[in-house]
Amino acid sequence: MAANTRLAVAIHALGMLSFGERLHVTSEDIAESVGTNPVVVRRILAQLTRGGLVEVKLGAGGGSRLARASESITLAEVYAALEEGPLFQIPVLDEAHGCAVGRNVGPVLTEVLQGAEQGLWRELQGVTLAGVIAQVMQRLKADCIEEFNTEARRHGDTEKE
Amino acid sequence: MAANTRLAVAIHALGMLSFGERLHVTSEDIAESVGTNPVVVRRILAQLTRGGLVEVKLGAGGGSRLARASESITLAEVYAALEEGPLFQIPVLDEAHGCAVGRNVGPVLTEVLQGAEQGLWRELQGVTLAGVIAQVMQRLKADCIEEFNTEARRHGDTEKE
DNA sequence: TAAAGCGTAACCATTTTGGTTGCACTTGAT
DNA sequence: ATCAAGTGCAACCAAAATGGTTACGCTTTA
Repeated sequence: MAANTRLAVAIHALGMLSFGERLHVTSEDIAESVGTNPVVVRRILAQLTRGGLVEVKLGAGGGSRLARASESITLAEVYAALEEGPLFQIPVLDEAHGCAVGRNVGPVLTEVLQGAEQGLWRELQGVTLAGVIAQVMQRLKADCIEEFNTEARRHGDTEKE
Repeated sequence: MAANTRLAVAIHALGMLSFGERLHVTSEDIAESVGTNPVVVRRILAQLTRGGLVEVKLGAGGGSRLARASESITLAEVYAALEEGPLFQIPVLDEAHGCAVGRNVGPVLTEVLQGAEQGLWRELQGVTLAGVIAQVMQRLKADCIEEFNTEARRHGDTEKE
């Protein structure tokens, strides 16, 4: 399987930058929130910077912030900035395969697997960073309401007693 | 990122089984064609068997063959049989996150990343094993025509001389 | 009974992934 | 000017994943 947490970390980081609006968020803040090491965060942030999604300010009082509006950043761009290799690979066939059929399998397989990966890209392209944040906010609101309700219920109980 | 050749090997193997029609193809044959070790092939074939895509006959003269028509086998089923884990993971957050926002990021991220992976599944679902084979055949035919043409051209040249 | 197969466990080398330390460099504050 | 707070980057490490290989037991055919 392949389990890569880098995309999740990247989105989480960008989310924090978006929350921080125009502030400069440090890699240490992000690292703490995401539960990892500042260097790991900076490695990812460096790639996002190269990808034009993030601006970094050096020195004291420095940190990162979004280079563009969160509405204009799709997860596909985030994933692209990470420069992950192809999800699937075909085993390298040593020499000119003896079998005429075998010689044609490779190219077709490449095409098919790239097509599959394309489906993933399409999906990532349909989600913006702002969209992700909106989902988080919605959940947060739901949480608050739930908490409020249980609180209210408790009050009701005590009142009845 | 991760580069996994298992899906390609599986499809390649199934392709050979489909070509072999009702014959029993040995893991060694497949291994040779795909350029790997028989045990590697058998490991994958075992999973495909568990997934109901392949039937294996033990003993001398044994080997594998398709359990179902290649038209009814989608690449999604093949991929599912391989039981690969999730493509993306979110980093494990140690304890109940202090920040109320942070507590909601995890679930949303999971949802988003699963959605992305869903796009890949959708794509794999749209391709059947028979479809892959058809593509290989088409390429093969194109190859033959090309070869025929160069051959014909050479004849033409010699005739002109 | 022997040879041909598969299934599976065990081990190994290589690569990937993430964590960590260390250090140079930049920047703001005093 | 100096110091503290930052980033960038290289180097190294440990753990896990991946694929290759050997070995051995079991089944089946000849």
